[in-house]
Amino acid sequence: MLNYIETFPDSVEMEELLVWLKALADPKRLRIFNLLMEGVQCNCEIGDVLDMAPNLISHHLNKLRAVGLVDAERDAGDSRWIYYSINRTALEKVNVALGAFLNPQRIQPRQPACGPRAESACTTDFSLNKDDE
Amino acid sequence: MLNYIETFPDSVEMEELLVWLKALADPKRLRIFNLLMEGVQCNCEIGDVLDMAPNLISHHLNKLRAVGLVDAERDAGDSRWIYYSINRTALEKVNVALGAFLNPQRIQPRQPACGPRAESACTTDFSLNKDDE
DNA sequence: AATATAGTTCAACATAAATTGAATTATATT
DNA sequence: AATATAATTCAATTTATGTTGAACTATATT
Repeated sequence: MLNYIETFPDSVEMEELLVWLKALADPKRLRIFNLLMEGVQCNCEIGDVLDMAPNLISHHLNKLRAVGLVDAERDAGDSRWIYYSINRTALEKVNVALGAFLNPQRIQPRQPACGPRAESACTTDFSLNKDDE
Repeated sequence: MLNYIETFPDSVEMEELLVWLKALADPKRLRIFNLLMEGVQCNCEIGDVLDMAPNLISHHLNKLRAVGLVDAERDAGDSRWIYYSINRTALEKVNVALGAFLNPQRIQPRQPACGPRAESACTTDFSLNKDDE
C-alpha cells in the first residue's frame, strides 16, 4: 500500500515552470510578449500599438526580463533607445518544460486510493509512520 | 509607412490562451493539476498529498473546471465521492495554442519602427488620421 | 546652455485573487 | 434516527499584483 508521491520531474522544474506561467498570465504582458514575438522592440512602439503608458510598459517588461524571457539592449548610436526582444534560449526552455508538463501521455489511468473503489480508505494510513523521530 | 498591427491568430485565441495560463499560474493549482495528470483523483487524496484544506482544494478545482481543464464525476456507488480528471480535449487545445503562440519561428527579425534605425520616429505619425469623422 | 526625448523608478492606490473558518448539503453507516 | 463522511458554499480576511501620476536619469538636439 504505497503512499502517493508527486513525480513530475522535480519540484524545482515545476517551480521554474510556475515562474514562466505567472509572467505570461497577465493580459497586458501577454500582448507585449506577443508583440515582441512579432519583432516589435522598443517601449514607445509598444505604447503606440497597445495604447499603454510607458511606465506601465516598463513595469511589465521588467517582469518579463526578470524571468529571463526578454532581453534588453540599448541602441549603439543613441542610447536613449532600448530594444527589447524575446530570449530564444528561454523560449525554448519554456517550450520543453510545458511540452513535458502538459504531455497527454503523462495522464495515468490510476485507480483512486480513496473512496469505495480503493483498497484502503483515505483516513486509514496515508500519514507517515509515527516512529520516525 | 504602415502602422503596426498585432497579428497573432486573433485576439479571441489569445484571450482563450490567457484564461488557461491564469488557471495554471498558481502554485497550488499547478500542483493539483499535476496530481491529476498523475492519476490522483479525489479531493481527499489531493489533500493528503499536498496538505491542503478540502475547501481550498475545492476552490482551486472549481477554477480548473471553470476553464474546462478538469472534469468531475461522482462515484456510481457512493456519490459522496467525486473523481476529478484532466479533460484530454482541453489539454490538447492548450498544447496546440501554446505551441503556436510560443513557436520560435514566429519571432521576426523586424527592424524597430521607432528609434534612429527607423525610417520615421515614434512621434511622427503613428496616430490615426485626424480626418476620419 | 537650454530644451526635448526615451525610458525608468518610486510611492500611493486600486483591484483581484488566494486563504481561512464556519456553516451547509448530500449521502452513507451504525 | 443519529452520527460520520466527502465535499461544497459563503462571508471575511489577507496577500499579491496591476495601475497611476509624479519625479528622476541619461542622452540627444537646437
